[in-house]
Amino acid sequence: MIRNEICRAVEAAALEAQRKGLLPDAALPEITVEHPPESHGDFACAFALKFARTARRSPMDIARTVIAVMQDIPEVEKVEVAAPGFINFTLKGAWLAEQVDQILQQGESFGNLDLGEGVKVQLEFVSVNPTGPLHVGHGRGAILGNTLANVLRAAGYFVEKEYYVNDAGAQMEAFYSSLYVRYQQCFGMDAEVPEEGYHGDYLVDLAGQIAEEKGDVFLRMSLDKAVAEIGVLGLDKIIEGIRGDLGRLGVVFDVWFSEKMLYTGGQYESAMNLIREKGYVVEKEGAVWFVSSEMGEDKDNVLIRSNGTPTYFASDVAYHYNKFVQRKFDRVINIWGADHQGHVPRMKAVMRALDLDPDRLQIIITQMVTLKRGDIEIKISKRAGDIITLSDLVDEVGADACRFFFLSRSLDSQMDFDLELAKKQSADNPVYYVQYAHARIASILRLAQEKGIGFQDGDVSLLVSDPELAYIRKMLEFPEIVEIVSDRLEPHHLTYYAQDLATAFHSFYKQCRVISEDPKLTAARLKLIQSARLVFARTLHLMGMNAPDRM
RNA sequence: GCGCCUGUAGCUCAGUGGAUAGAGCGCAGCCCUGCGGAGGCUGAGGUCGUGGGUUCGAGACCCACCAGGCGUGCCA
Repeated sequence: MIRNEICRAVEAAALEAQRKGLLPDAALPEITVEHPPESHGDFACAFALKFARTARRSPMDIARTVIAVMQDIPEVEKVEVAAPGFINFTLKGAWLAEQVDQILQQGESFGNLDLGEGVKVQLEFVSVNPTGPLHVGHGRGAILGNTLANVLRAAGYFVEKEYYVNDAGAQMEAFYSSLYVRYQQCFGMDAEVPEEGYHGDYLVDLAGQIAEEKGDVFLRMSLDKAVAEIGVLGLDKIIEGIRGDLGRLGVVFDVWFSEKMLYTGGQYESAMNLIREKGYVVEKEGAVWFVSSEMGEDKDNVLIRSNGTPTYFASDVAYHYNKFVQRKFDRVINIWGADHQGHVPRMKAVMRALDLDPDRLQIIITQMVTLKRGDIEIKISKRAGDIITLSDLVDEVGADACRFFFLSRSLDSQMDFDLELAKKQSADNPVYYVQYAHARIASILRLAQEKGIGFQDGDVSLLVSDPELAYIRKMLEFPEIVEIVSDRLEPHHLTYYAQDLATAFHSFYKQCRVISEDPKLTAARLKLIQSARLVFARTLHLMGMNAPDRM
């Protein structure tokens, strides 16, 4: 990237100045460049400001000294020093124009980076208990995880997307019994869902389906057997439902990992034995504990309850043992909701207990989504029964708008999802603004094709006007966005970039007619449009969105 | 009580120590005899929660406080 080239040039110049004795021989600060406010060029470096203190020289003086010995950068038109000590770089228009050909040549690989160097990353997300349909809050994690996977792959990582199916434990038992009760009710029996069970209407529907398909067979067997068998059926249907809901949003997993397998596959024993041998396991108060307090945690955590059943936490120890030790992922990213935030330090302690570098496990916490209809907040709880499912949301708002909306806020911000507002705004939703730009481009390209205008030999050096170059500059930010999103794991930058890109395009479109009386300029601009289409498509596709040719 | 997250324009939100703090929506205007007006352009609108501190420089970093959300040893 040109950006890195400028950093290297500044660094080389600073070292050269030191070698010549023009600057003090002190350690240089980290050299970075950023995009300055407009009218200050394309890139700005604040190196001189940062170095002023250690160098005991004025920033302006340092900046002037550095640029005096700096080698020419072929892509750069001019280098200037500006108060209070910035070094500003302006790119050559001709070089910018050439980038259109470069982008076209790179095609779908434009923006791909090799930051990942093939590092094996597992991205685990959603992983909702299969006790009911996904609700609105789960959509955020789903879209986020899927988008991060897309971006990390573009950045050169090997990424596997995984859904951890919590198909073991007490929650599932409650689900199975609740389902059986609903099934009994289908046959007019006087049974009641236990208080700690699942009361949602979806279980009534599910039980009804099963009753219809299987008749009353489960009434003619022992209670234990009936609950177990109807449970398996119900679980499968719920998982299929979840898979379908995610599919509507284009979220597809590579692996569906069963919690039960940790117990039947011996991984639970292996992991427990390992941490027991290392002395991190004690028995007290009738339960088995992980002594995380010895690792700087403020409290210990129960692995096996006094009734003999393992906790979710124990499963997670085994699960992460499996991820790192058995499946040998270099890096694991888990996306959890804010309600699991207290679990993070425990898992970091587990990493240390397993002799693994805690930094290899990254846990992204997304803040809560609250759902509203106007001013009325809707409580989201499966057990309470009053839920707006993710599927309902997609029905009302549309898949692309859901994706864009979920991505458009930083992970750390809570989010009010107002259904009325989302619907009312849908015509002015930024998603349409961005997609419209793509459709507009497609329309122009269609017209060119109808008119039989070829532009393979278009000369991009004819692209010299401000709106043209401004748009090219914006396209060239795309690889930077891929880098930022993959480094910081912050997909929301994509939505802002997409809007900026659309603004730059619409502005260009207003000022520059593409298909005109001038055949050479027409060909050059058609090339620009072609590259523009590519960058829009790349950006939208990273977000899992459609890039429509018509709207 | 303690831990994590948040507080920036009327509203929803960007801004990981640098230049005059930005965008969308809303508001006040302007622009259609040209490729898609789901568009372009201009303007009004800010004690960046409060108070200290660090720094040449703080919306950003540190401390305290205020407000909201989430969590806090046998739920997940």
